[in-house]
Amino acid sequence: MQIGSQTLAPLVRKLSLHAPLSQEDQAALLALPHAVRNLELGQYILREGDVPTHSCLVVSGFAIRHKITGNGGRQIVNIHLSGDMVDLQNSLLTTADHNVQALSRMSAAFLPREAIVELGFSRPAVGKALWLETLVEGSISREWITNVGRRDAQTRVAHLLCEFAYRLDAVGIGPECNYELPMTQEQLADSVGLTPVHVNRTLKALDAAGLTKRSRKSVVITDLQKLAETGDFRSTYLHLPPHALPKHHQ
Amino acid sequence: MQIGSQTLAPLVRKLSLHAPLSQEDQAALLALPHAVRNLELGQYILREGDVPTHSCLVVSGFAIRHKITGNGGRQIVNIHLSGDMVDLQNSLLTTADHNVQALSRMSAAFLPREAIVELGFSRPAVGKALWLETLVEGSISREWITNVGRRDAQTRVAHLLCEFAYRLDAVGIGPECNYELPMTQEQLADSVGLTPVHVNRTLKALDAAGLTKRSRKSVVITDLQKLAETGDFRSTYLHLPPHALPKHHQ
DNA sequence: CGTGTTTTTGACTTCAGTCAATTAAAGTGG
DNA sequence: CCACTTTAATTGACTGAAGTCAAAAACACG
Repeated sequence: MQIGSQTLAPLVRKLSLHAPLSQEDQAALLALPHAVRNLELGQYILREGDVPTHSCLVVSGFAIRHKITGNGGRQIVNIHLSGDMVDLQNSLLTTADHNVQALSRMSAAFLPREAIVELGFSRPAVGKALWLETLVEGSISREWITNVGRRDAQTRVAHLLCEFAYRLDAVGIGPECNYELPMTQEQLADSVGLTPVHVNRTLKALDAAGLTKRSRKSVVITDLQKLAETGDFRSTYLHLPPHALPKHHQ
Repeated sequence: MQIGSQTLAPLVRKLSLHAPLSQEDQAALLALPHAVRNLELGQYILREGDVPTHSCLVVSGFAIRHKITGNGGRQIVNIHLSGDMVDLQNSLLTTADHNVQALSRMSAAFLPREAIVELGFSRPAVGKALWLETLVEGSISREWITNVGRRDAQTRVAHLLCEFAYRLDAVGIGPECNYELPMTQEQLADSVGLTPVHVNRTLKALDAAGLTKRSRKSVVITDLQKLAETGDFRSTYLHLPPHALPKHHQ
């Protein structure tokens, strides 16, 4: 258990995105008690039915949240990047209603729930920032419902790829609009409610159209502008501060 | 603008569901400044792009939140019952990324956003209750993603109907497991990502199987137990307190 | 190098969408 | 209370996007 290191810097970075935090607020965040763990690809951070005591911050790498349906289908409901608090969702709920799993090798910081909640209420600026994070996540969820419910395969996949581009850019990963996505086609499929086979064909089409370039287990976006058109993507729902947006997309 | 009436009672009821609120907290909630408005069926409460200044509490009736895709499709991303705060979602976000519309004639209370936020931080119990509401909504959104992304038509529709049953029961509307749902088939379709025509056929099938009984613009659930099986429905994700669940489903 | 993923491809199936016409309410105004 | 309009539900025939199955190819890694 560490106190006061710089491990939590990505959290401060993320929370300051919308409204600046005072030095004291930042210090208080960095001083949160936490334990860092390195997780292997595929390792579960939380399983449906668990009663979590800690929230988890993604320090590096990727994590997904997913649900399993009665007939064995899997639906990924969220993907978390560096700086994301994966488990604020469960911070006040007793029983986890979904699974959280490492999408890659990753490093995560585990923070006791009460410490976070306490800090949120003792420092309103921090509390608001945390709340805002939750709200943005809700917004993303709504967009995902729309994506999966009302868009065709091509559009869906393109949309997801765009979301990634913007979110990765916002946390400062990846050069310009040329991003790499370390997801298998099966995982992409589970994110957009399609089969892996169909995702494969869809990616091939995007590739042929010159919007992406693929290699194994990853996708590179070559033309974000056109991809956004194809994907019916407008970034408003991400509620990113203006300066964080890729330039050519104001 | 009223102060201190009983109009906000449904809010207190809802927020007390998980953890009891002290008399003072309840009084503070009831004392929130607010304006009551009666809305016609179909009237917009908020449009995408608006910058809201007030949050809206559903006093009676139903409201929906929906998004419109580039090709004109509509996806309903949430349905709100009496006692729901429709717009906490936007309370800290500047620009609304979706529409809110009255599903029926309804009565709504509009509360200034700052008043709510302030109260949330000055009274941690209230703040936690509000936060919890937000989290439960997030949980429902995740289930919707799953529903739309990984379940077939029959299951999807059955699942939605079950969710209604439980949520209506939790706020004390409707006798036992015999509920009426004032939604058109088109609205149902937009909630589960299907076409109205297919929803019609699906409802017909559920009817034939003896799980529901339909009349115009409404559905009555006759066998909640079986409907839950058909709909791959387990109520955990609603995070309802135990006592609020229909008995036969513990 | 062999073993296990992940990706790719092709042939075939199916669930849900589309189109279009019909029926049944629910209002509405005279 | 009745014609008249409108909105919602229903039905049937046909289409099509995405799923299924199964096998082959391409990597990644020990």
